[in-house]
Amino acid sequence: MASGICKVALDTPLRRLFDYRLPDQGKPEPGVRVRVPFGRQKLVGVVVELADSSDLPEEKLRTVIEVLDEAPLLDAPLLEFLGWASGYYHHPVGQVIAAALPKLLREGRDPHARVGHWQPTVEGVQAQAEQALRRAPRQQALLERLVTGTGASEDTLDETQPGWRAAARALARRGWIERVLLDAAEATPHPAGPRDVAPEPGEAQLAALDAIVGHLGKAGAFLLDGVTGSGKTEVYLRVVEAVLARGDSALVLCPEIGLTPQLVERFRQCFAPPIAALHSQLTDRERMAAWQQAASGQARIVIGTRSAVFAPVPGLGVIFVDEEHDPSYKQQDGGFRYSARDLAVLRAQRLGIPVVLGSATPSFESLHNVELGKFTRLGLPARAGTAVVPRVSVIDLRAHAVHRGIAVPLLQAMDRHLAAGGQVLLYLNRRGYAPTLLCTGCNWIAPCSSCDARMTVHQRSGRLACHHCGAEEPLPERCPRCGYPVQSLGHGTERVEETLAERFPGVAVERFDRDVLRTADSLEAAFDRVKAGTARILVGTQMLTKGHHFPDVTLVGVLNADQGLFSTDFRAGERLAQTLVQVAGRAGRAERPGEVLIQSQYPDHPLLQVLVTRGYAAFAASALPERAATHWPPFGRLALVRASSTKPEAALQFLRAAAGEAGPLPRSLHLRGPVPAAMLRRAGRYHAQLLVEGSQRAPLQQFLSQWLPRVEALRMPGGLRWTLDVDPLEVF
DNA sequence: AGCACGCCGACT
DNA sequence: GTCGGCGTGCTC
Repeated sequence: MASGICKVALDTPLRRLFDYRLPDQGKPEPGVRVRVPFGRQKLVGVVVELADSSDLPEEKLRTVIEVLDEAPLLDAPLLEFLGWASGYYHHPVGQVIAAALPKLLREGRDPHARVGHWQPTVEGVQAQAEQALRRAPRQQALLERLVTGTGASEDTLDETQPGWRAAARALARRGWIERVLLDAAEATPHPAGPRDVAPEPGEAQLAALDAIVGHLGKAGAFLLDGVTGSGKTEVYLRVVEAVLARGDSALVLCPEIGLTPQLVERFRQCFAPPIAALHSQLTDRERMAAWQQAASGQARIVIGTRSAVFAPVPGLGVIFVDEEHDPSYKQQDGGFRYSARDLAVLRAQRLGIPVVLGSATPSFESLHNVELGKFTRLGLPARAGTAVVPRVSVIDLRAHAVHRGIAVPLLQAMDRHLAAGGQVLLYLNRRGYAPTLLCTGCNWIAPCSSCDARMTVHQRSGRLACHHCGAEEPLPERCPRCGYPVQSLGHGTERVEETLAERFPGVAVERFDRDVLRTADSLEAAFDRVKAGTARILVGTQMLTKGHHFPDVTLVGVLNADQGLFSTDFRAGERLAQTLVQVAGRAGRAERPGEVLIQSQYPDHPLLQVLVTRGYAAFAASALPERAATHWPPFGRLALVRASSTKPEAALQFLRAAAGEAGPLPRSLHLRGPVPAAMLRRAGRYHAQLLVEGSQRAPLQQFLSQWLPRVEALRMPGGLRWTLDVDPLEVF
C-alpha cells in the first residue's frame, strides 16, 4: 500500500484536483508546491489536501517528483478562501490558485534562492552625485538606476536594461558598484521616507475611526463614504496604526497603478515597517520579492491592485478597498473573472476581521448592503477649511455655438479662470484625434477590417487605429473607394489639445491619455508639471479622473457626458454619475472652490438634473428603486456566458446548445438569449452571449454547478471559445 | 491548456 | 513521396 496520497491543484482548465503518491522522502503539507508528472509534461502544482487513499485505481497513480517548499506558501485559511472563490466563480481551482501566485513561484522558482544583486558603493554614490560619468551614458544610466533604486537584481536588470553587463563590469572596475548575493525579499529596497505623523482627525473622522478600531478582531464591513478631501486616507492611516499596535497586519487595495505611488508614499511616510507594494509595473522578480515580504510577515502593510486580494498576509487584521466603486476591481478578461472588492469582503468575513470600503461615489451594491444592514455606513462630510463642494452646471449644447467640441460659455469660463491664475481641466472619454474618418465624396467611413467598428484617427502618428482590437494602418489622405479627400469627424483628446493650442496661444496644455503617457514615470512627470504650474490646461481621459487631486484647478469641463445617458447597459447611469462626481472632485481647494461645467445635448435629462442639483447620494437614492423595479443587480443576480468563434454562426449555435442543457428552471431563474453581442465581430471573431438571471444567489449558484459540467461536455467546434462571468459588470 | 495521435491536401 | 492542417482524446 502506498505511504499516502496528496491531492494537487494544477494550472489546467480541468475542474478537479489530481492525486499523486507521496515521494519517499518529504511529507508535503497543504499549501506546499510540488513538481509532478502530468501526461507527457512536468508541472508545478500546489498540494491542497493529504489523504490515505485515492479513488483512482493504483496503476493510474503517479508519484510526486519533487517537493519544492519546506513550509506552505499558502496557509490553510488562504487555501480555503481560494477554494471558495473557485466555487463561487465556477473557475477551476488550479487556475484560481495559480492566479494567487507570482509567475516565478508558479514556475517553480525558489523564493529563497540567492541571486546576484548589484548595488552602488559609497564611492559610487559620490560619483553619481558629482555627475562624473557624463561621457559614458550607459554606465551613467546604470549607476543612476542603482543609486536611486538602492541596487537591482540581475534578473531585473536583464528585464529592464538589456546590455547592462558591460556597463556593470566597467563600473565595478572603478569600484563604484559591487555584486552581493541576496534572497528575493532582501533584494527589495524599502526606502525609509521622512517620518510623518498622520494628521489629527476631525470629529467625523474620529467617529469613523472609533467604529472601525472598535471592531478590530471582529468581522464587520464598513462603507467609508466621503468626498475627495474629506480625509479617507487619514482614517486608513489611523486604523493601520491601531492594527499594527495590536501586532496585526493590513492589506490595502487600490484600483490602479496610477494611484499606487501616492498612496504607498503616504504610508511609507507614516510607518516604519517595510511596506510591500504589489502592482502591475513590477518586474517578475520584484513581484515575487514583494509577495515574499508579505508572506514572511516582514512587510506588515501590503498595498496592491486587484490581484493583491490574494496576497498572503499572516496575522491580517484589516482590509481596505479604496475607491471601491472602481470597475477595475473586476477582472474583465482572461478566464478567471473575479471582483477583488467582493472577494475582499468575503476574505475579511472568513478571517473575522473588519473590511473598509472607501468611496465618494459608492457602488449601488455597497449602498444596497448598507440598506440591508450588512454594511455600516460611516459618512465623512467635507471638513471645514479643506476642499469645498464645487459649483456644477450644465451647458446646453443646442443653445450655444460650439467651436470644435467646446461651447462658447465653456471657452469664456476658461478665459476667466486662466486670467485669474487658475488651471483648467477638460475631461473627454475619447482618445485619438477623431473617432471617425469620413470621405467627403461618397460618405465612406474608415472601418476596422476585423471588427464592426470605425477606425479612430490618430493624426500625430499618421495612423488609423481600432480601439477594440488594436489594429493599425496608415492614415489615407484620399478615400480608397472614390479618391475624394477624407475628413476627420468628431473630437478626441488629441484634437482638443490642438484646438486649445490655437485658441489659447502661449498657455501650456498637458494631455493625459494612453497615447502620450505610456509609462508610470511619464504620468508622474506630467502630474509634476501640473503641480509646478508649468501646465495650465489639462485635457484627458479616465486617467484624469482617478487618484490625483489638483488643488490649483478651478474649472473642470466635461466635454461630452451624453454617451452614458442613453446606453442600454443597466449600470451606465451609475457609471456616468460616478465619473462626473469623481472628475468634479479633482478641482478646488478651500480658498477657491471649483466650478464644473458639463456639456450636454440633453441638459434636462433627469440623471444630470438630480446629480447637478442634489448630488450623488440623491442620484443614487432615486436610481436604486429603478434597479429594484427592473430586478437588475444588486436586486438580482447575474451570470453571463460569452462565446466567440471565427465562424459567424458557431458561437450562437453553441450557446443554443448550452441553453438546451439547462433543463427545467426554477421560477426564480431565467435564461435570456442567446443573442449576438452588441459588437458582433471583434478582432476577427463573432461574439454571442447567454445571460442567466436569478433573484437569489443560492439557486443561481446551484444551477450553475449542475449546468456547467453539461455545457463543458458539449462538442466544441474548432475556433470556439467560451467563458463564464459571474456578477458581470456589463451585459451588453 | 498542452501534447500526441491520426488521417487528408500541396510541396521539396 | 512527406510536412502539416486541426479534430479528438487524455492528463492523477
